[in-house]
Amino acid sequence: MACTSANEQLFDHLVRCETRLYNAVGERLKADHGIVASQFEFLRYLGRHPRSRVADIATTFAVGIGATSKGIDRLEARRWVRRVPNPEDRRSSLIELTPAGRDLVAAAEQTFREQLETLLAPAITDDQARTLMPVLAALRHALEQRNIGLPTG
Amino acid sequence: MACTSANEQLFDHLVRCETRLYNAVGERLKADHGIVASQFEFLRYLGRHPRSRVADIATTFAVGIGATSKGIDRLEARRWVRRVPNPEDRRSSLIELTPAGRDLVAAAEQTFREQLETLLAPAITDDQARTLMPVLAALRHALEQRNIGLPTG
DNA sequence: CCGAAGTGCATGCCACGGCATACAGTCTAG
DNA sequence: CTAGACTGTATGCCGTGGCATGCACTTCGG
Repeated sequence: MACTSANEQLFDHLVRCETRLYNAVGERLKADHGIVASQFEFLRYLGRHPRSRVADIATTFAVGIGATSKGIDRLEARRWVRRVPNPEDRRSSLIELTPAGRDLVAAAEQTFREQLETLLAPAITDDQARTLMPVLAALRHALEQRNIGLPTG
Repeated sequence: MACTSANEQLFDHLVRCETRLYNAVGERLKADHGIVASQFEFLRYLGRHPRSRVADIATTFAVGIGATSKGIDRLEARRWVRRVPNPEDRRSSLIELTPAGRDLVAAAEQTFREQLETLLAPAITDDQARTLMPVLAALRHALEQRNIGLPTG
């Protein structure tokens, strides 16, 4: 009974790797740009998916709608994003980066890439990375397909 | 510049997989046992590493000391763990499961295994899992070795 | 058209983690 | 032995996310 199944080991490794990487990236982003990791992810997403709705962001990152709405509030307060009315559905807004937001994302993405390189290069070989990629992509796809792990709100 | 490097993709996949799995596992643990995922992780760790100190738990899970101390407070309030004086260093305590805690862990681990199986079986083949394991283990080891991603407090 | 059901989002309350600080206990130089 | 540095933990304040709720708008059945 004290044995640890393959699934459990997989889960543990996955969670520990993610936690430390996410912490380390966030630490750097906060130091260099004054944003936390989740804000960076929102901004980066908006750079790549202009005119998104709150719900789109929420499902992408598997966080609740409320939390996402408040996250956007904070970015809006800092003038990095703007809510514009959605002509196709007046219940929602479309979120877009401001010019200042665009500048920030560009700079932060640079920092992000450097930090990732610093973190991963000594920790994992290119071969290992190539091995990892398709499996994680498939896992991610399967989880998203089945709507697994989406918070309520 | 809009290109996404291999490192970035890896990071994204890793973070999304972890978030959704962790959410889904936590959801189930909360529903069946009234504990959140982080509490489960603490309890399970204590089952496997009796007489641990707060700092041991903190570094294992890459959370701050303060947060860990408060997490143990909550478990202690529910009578699942106990702080016993550390004879070798009176600044710290050793944390151990109570009998009730032991029972809870056993039941929760059962739920955890079932849920993991439910989540992973349709999402990833055994071959893929076998591929993933050593790479994630190596990555985790490298990150821990270099003390990456440990919060301040 | 109209009302009821459904959908998208904002907001309030609470739990939890980060960080700074405080303090007790330990270690080290002399 | 002892002063000062150090270490391990607890605690307070704050930011952030979850969940429940409320409201505006949309859609659907008639």
